Amino acid sequence: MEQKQQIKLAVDCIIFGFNNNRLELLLVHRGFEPEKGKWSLIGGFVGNDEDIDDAANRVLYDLSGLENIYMEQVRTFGKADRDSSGRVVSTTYSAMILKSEYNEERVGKYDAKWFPIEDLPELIFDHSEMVGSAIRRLRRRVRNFPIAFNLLPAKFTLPQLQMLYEGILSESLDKRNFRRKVSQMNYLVRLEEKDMSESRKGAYFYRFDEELYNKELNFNL
Amino acid sequence: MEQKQQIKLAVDCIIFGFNNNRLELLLVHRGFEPEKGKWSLIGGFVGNDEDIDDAANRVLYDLSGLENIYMEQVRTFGKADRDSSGRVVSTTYSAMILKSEYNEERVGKYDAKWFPIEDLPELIFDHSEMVGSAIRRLRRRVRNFPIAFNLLPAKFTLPQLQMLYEGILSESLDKRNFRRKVSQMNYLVRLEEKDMSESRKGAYFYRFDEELYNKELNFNL
DNA sequence: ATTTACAAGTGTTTTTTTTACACTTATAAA
DNA sequence: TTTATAAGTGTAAAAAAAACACTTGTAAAT
Repeated sequence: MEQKQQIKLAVDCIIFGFNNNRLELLLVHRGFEPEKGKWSLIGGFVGNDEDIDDAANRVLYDLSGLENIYMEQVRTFGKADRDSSGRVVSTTYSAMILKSEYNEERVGKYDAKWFPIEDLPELIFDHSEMVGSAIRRLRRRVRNFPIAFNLLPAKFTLPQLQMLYEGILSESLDKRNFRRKVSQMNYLVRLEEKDMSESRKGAYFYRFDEELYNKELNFNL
Repeated sequence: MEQKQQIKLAVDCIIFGFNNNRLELLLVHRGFEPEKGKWSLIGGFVGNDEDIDDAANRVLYDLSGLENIYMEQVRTFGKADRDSSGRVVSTTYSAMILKSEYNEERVGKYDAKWFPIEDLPELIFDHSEMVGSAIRRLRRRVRNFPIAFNLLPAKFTLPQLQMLYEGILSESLDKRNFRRKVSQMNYLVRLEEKDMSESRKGAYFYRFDEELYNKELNFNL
């Protein structure tokens, strides 16, 4: 009756970037059967003596070269028939990265490509579902935790920040209400310098001060 | 280099009940080594052709006799050394049940016992951490989804409901504010009948109308 | 030098939501 | 008839969210 358990455990990474005012996802081209030619999340198997969190980071590095990325677990997908190549249960992790630090040339080496989330190619297995749950989680969390700053350079402007939020939430926000809330966050520090590239007037740069944030631990946008 | 993956996959069930105005947890006595004699969550291994959701339900049935319980995945614990008996990754599920439908005699058969969450015995492995994350999730969700009704009989009074919320959230709520919110929920239907067991005046019974709720899908307490 | 074009920046009012707070009522038991 | 007690009820103040339009600073064009 009892037979040895034969289930493989994998991780899949859902990597968000931001570009052209749109939320994007990093996918890799699948070069082997089954589902060869389709696109997939960055995934791989967990090592025998490897924490699953570590596995997610290693797999991400192996397939994309990305290192030291803070990822959070999203959820675990465990339908018996979810992977047509055999029994695989997969735990998903997600992260937000600055796309400009992971540019075209580096992506090229790895058969990876960015896609706007509104315009994803066909994904293997249940990866679309994984993406869906990660996006829902992101939208829930982005209003209450200062996680979106990972998608921006260290210095950013308020118009940039607002467009980022509008892109993530997929809704438009009132500029004055948005800026009022920002101005209540003391850990969003205005710099003297202005970004003159987007307008004649120029927009002040801001930075997110993590230390100051850690004293308040209070975020709401 | 590459060796065959040898990771076992398990599920652990975090079963909440409510009693004496306190949130309780159903635990089982561990009768085998390692950690024999301690208490643990209701857990077991996933079958080779079994969805992990189904595994959670089967394991719950096997160890407690509880059937047809709606459970939701919480998160997956995958530290390499979390289980001293070998490499086991475990996905947790949680449910809320009506304790009176799972009473002392039935519990007895299964070496299971209820414990108030404020007063848990020592748990094996990382089960305390699992419980912690399930409680945090419960407290987050209970204000926005009508899940607490699973802990009450079909007919319940508003004083009962309020005490339930106070127990779950571990804070006291203003009676009038609480009742105002309830009265805005058309799917909480007042019955003619009163519960005379707790007071001279008696408290009206209410019921949660799921069909009506599904038309609004809007909950806030 | 002046004008022009345009994104950046700025406050107030209204509405909604949340919080705080104390007395009356219905009934069983004495 | 009285008493004891939990159930039930409304209003005002404070805080948060939403709606809404004009001024400003600068580079480029004239």
